[in-house]
Amino acid sequence: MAIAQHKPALKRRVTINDLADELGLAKGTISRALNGYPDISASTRVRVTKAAERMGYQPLAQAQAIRTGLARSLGLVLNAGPGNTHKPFLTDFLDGISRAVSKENWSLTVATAMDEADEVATMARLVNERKVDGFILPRTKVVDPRIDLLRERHVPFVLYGRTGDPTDCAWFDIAGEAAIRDAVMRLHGLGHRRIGFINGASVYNYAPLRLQGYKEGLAKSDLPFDPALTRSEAITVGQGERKGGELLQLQNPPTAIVCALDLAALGVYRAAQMRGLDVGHDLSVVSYDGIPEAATASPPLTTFAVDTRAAGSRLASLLFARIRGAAPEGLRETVSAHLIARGSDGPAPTKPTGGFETPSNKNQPKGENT
Amino acid sequence: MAIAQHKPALKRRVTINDLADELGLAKGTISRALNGYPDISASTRVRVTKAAERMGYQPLAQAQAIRTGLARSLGLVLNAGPGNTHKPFLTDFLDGISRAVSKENWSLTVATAMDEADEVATMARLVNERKVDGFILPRTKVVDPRIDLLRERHVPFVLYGRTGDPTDCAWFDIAGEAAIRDAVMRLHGLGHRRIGFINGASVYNYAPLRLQGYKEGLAKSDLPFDPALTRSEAITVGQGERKGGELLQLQNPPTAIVCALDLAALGVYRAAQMRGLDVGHDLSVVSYDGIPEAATASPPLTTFAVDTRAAGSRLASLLFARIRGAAPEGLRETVSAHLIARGSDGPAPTKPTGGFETPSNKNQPKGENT
DNA sequence: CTTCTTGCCGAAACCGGTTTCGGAACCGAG
DNA sequence: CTCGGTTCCGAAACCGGTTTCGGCAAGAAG
Repeated sequence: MAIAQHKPALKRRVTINDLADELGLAKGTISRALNGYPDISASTRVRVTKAAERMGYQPLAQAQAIRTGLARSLGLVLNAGPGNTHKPFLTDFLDGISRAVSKENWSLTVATAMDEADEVATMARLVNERKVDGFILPRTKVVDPRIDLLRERHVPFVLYGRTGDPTDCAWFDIAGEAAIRDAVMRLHGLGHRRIGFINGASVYNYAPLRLQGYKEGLAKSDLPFDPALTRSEAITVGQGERKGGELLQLQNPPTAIVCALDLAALGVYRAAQMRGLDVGHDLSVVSYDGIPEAATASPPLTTFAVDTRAAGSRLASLLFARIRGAAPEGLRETVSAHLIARGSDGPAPTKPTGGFETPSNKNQPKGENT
Repeated sequence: MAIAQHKPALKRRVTINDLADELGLAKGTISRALNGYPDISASTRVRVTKAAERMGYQPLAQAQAIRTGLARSLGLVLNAGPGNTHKPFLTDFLDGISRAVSKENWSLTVATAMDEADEVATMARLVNERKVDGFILPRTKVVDPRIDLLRERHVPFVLYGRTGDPTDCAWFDIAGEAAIRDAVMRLHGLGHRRIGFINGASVYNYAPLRLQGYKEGLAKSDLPFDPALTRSEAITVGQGERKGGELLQLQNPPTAIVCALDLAALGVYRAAQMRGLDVGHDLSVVSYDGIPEAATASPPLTTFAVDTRAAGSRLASLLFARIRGAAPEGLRETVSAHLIARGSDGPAPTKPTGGFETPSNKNQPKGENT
């Protein structure tokens, strides 16, 4: 055995030229064979693909990019500004996207921005540098400058959430309005007649939708809509606590509160506890999101959960389709959240919520993890 | 005013050739002028840079990449497997990295993996495709196969955390061992004599370090090390609750518990509450991480907080240096966590923790947000 | 047996940069 | 004036692919 030549680990990539030499073909021929051009005979095509497989050839994305203009990368810019820090689903979301992206041998480029203007600027930079072929836009707003930018520049994108003006927009969204509607109807079924609603930030597109869902639920339950029972702009525990407190100290407080966000619901827990109310008994709470803390809260929170990982995957798939030229109108999906019934809601208390009432049956009529 | 020619938005990128035409120079000259080659006269250099500025020229990263081999992108692969889902700092971490990266006009490529083998495979794919010039490795383990891969392939990388074999490794880390040591000494100063320790997962490099810090704190306080007072593998609330419960039901239970992770500390809260113990009074808890939930727990958790955003930025900077050829030995930083004293620790109870004791002074001798 | 297609592939230009090489112009020294 | 040495830039090769163009050969049509 000869002494091994050193530098074995520094194996050069196998290029298209290596393939061409190996097979005695022109490199253009190799390229066309691999890319499915019709002017290549079937036999040559298999010969090339087999050799490519055998030699472990993988085209260099950036070499392709300079000619084709495709960077083979999806873009995601996150708002990391103050108040946007709590993103319990980010890992799942990234994982969902990443899986879909890896499957196509693309990659995911992420950047962060401090505010709306910064988001737009960052996205512009990414498209100028051709680092990215399209964007996934999380947390859509009713009017969203990001969308204007991409529309104007003709950059493919897909929304996570809907928006005010759907022109040219593809999206994936969860029907939060239906969930909120169902939450109201569920509470009505449990005997509640005064049902409050605490919404999230109204700039986001989901907020008006969920309010509408709330109204729809009331209507289907033959309950009147009382503006005094609604609040909004509660996206943190603290804000939920404040708004919840406001509702609870009404002269005729609600016996149940629907929250548009789990975090706000956790705040309502606090507001209730401070007033000596037993959540799930004196006050019912149904919420939306399915954050992990909801399961370990006491009582465990009944909530409509969202499969964020799946959302990420679908968004990536839709964006691929968009990049490959599909019309946005055909790329719009809305799925529903699924109820996880736990311990935070129960039959309406017999007396109007207040100090002392009979220790009624401590709620049990629920399924678990529906 | 003439009618505007249409297709104004589809402005072509300005390329190096445009610059060359504009200035009447060869494109090679432009390139060398912009890249600081010494064989370009000062006057020409400023002429070129000014024109580049004026015309908004930005070199196309992938065109450069194919010749230079640099993709101008940093890689980060996240473990999204089961049990790794709770990453409260991910946004901050990404933001820290992203800022440093944007500043250099690079980008950040992130991918996810399901387990250790998948991580390595994903990283291998990213370097094969030359999508990435180096990696940031979060959550280092004592023996870490990711490091072996990158070492062997001579791919630059930097660790977030230290590791067993430091050969060729650059890193940024928080001195968790010092924090745990200080926690023990702080508790000793408050009069505690039996101080337990609940560690995290021992595969990670931080675990043995923090255990060592615990021992060091005991030694400096002239307290004996009692293995019966230590537990490990507690990285969730549930696990913290279990391990905490074990410690609390010892015949001679600790009056204070130091946790290597805030999540575990929150579990200890539960274990204590189930036994009717008042955290911060009957039982002191000091922890490490600084997760947001720690601030809103009751009592608010005294913990050593980590600036994850800054960590991300430093990691990126170190990686840049590494990619540009700096030796790894010079790229090793360790900073300390900072104490946020809150309400979960206080003077040792006068009687051995148990049922009824005097309602001693409800702790107040702490600073806030040190 | 020509001529016209058609199928299939080679050659070369191209994408937007970087890097090597060589030579023109200018310099001071002899 | 000649010569060797710098300074500075143009020309061209190169990186690893894609895409256009044109031509050869085989088969079909006349």
